[in-house]
Amino acid sequence: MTRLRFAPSPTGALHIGGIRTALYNYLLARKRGGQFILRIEDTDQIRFVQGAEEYIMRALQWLGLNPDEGITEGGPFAPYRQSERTSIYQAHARRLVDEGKAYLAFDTPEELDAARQKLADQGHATFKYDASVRAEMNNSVSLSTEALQEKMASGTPYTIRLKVEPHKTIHIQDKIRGDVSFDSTELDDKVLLKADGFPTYHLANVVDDHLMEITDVIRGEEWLPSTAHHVLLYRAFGWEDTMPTFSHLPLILKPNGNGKLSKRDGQKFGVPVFPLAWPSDNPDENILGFDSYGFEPEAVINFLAFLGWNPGTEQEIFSLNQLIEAFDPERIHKAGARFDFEKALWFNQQYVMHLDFETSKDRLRKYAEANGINPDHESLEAVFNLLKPRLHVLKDVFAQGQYFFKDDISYDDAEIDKKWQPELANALHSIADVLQSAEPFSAENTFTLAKEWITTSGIKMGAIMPVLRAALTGTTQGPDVYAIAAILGKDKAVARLRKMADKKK
RNA sequence: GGCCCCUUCGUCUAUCGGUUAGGACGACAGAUUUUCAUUCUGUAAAGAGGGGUUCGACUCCCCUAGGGGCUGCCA
Repeated sequence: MTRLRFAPSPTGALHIGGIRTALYNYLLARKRGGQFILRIEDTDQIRFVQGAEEYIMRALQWLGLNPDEGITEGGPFAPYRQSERTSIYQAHARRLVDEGKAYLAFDTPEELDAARQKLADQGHATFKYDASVRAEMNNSVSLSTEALQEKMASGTPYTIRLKVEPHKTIHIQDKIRGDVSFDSTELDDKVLLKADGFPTYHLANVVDDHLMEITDVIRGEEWLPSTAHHVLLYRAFGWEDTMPTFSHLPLILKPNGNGKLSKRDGQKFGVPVFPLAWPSDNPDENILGFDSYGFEPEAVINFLAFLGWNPGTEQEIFSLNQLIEAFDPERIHKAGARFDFEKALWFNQQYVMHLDFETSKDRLRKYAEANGINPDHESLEAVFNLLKPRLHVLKDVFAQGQYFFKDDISYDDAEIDKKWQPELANALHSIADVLQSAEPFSAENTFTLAKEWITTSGIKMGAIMPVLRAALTGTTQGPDVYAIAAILGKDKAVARLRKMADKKK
């Protein structure tokens, strides 16, 4: 049975790097008919952010990546929130201490900082708490039995550190990168249990993956270096035979390719990096999401799936179900992929083109209201259908088509004046007269009548058409003039033609 | 600094020793559209550098360079 987990830390909004990790876990779980588990790794009391947990769940739901087990779904391995499992980690850490595989360390954060600072000042390599300094530090290995008992009796806070044996080569069989090896001499004695009784990532992660019977770990490349420690932990616990497989995903890079994408990059580059908005009164912390930009969740999924993976065919548009079908973890790329917003827009456009009015109606009404437009306007559907092929994101309908909904349209006079010629004023009135008699007032009908008049008048199409459009919309570009006229209706269309004629005369 | 990972068009990528190195985004040009967008057609655009291995390397190995990650009682 395949069991995969997505294990985010609730330290804020989750950006698309995390979402892609969730997606790949989800895809593999579904592909193999296994379970997809959401585990909340809230072991850092200081960085915990109120609402982050809820945000993560809403984001996954918006994207359709619904977990089989998790803090709201429950499941056979509950609880799924690590802060509710501290006694489990403490017992496991204790066990390692009893077996001599870990030890108590009394060094204070200040002392460790001082040690690090000292070496840094000397320009030496960074301080590493390992076998070479273990005996000089303040821990249960170096202390005499009496001193140790005294510390314990006085309740001196301590951490529990993994005792890493030097001069061993640790091999990791990464599914994406193949054999990766580390020399344990390079590894430090990682803190397993913090002084506040909470576990570090390393302990909690290994214990939970084992207890929750996780079969495959798919996570970001930033975890590759510490995987050696994780392997050591599996060994220390005697769990090596059921250790999960590891796949370390390439990172998603900033739009300029300069380092891994981070939360601040949304503001920095003016692109969304979060799935959902996370509003804040503080403008610096007000987070926009792909949802605020008007993206379709399916498009976000499709786009993210292709950042680091591809099916090997030339098909690029995939529904979530098609992705499950096509997904092959063997085809995950090794190198980091730059976040390209242009391509994200293109993916979204592909989805917008196939949207239909009925299923988009609620969102359309919401966007209309946001633009000060009556959500019950009779032309909503006609405008939607007319403008659909010209949109990158659905919400642009109203920015592009505001002239359908507002009577006092704004005129782009700079552009219009380039096209204007005085004799066109009379022409506009004449065309208005002609259209006045169009029955029905359809795009076909108005086209035929207007064209007939224009041809006989001798005015060049190229001269009159831009002005016609400008009269109706205030701009010199947009969809077919007669289609616009039909949606506006006879009264408005004719009135706008006359208004332009008088305005420019 | 140390350790680890990575390196094909500007970007995302295909290629799993023998290809005119393919596709997509973007760019540019043309067709359609009286405009813009859509759609269609086309053009430019790549194997970081140097050594090997091999009859033959983008593909395998080594070195160099460049990029990235980690180096916390963060995850």
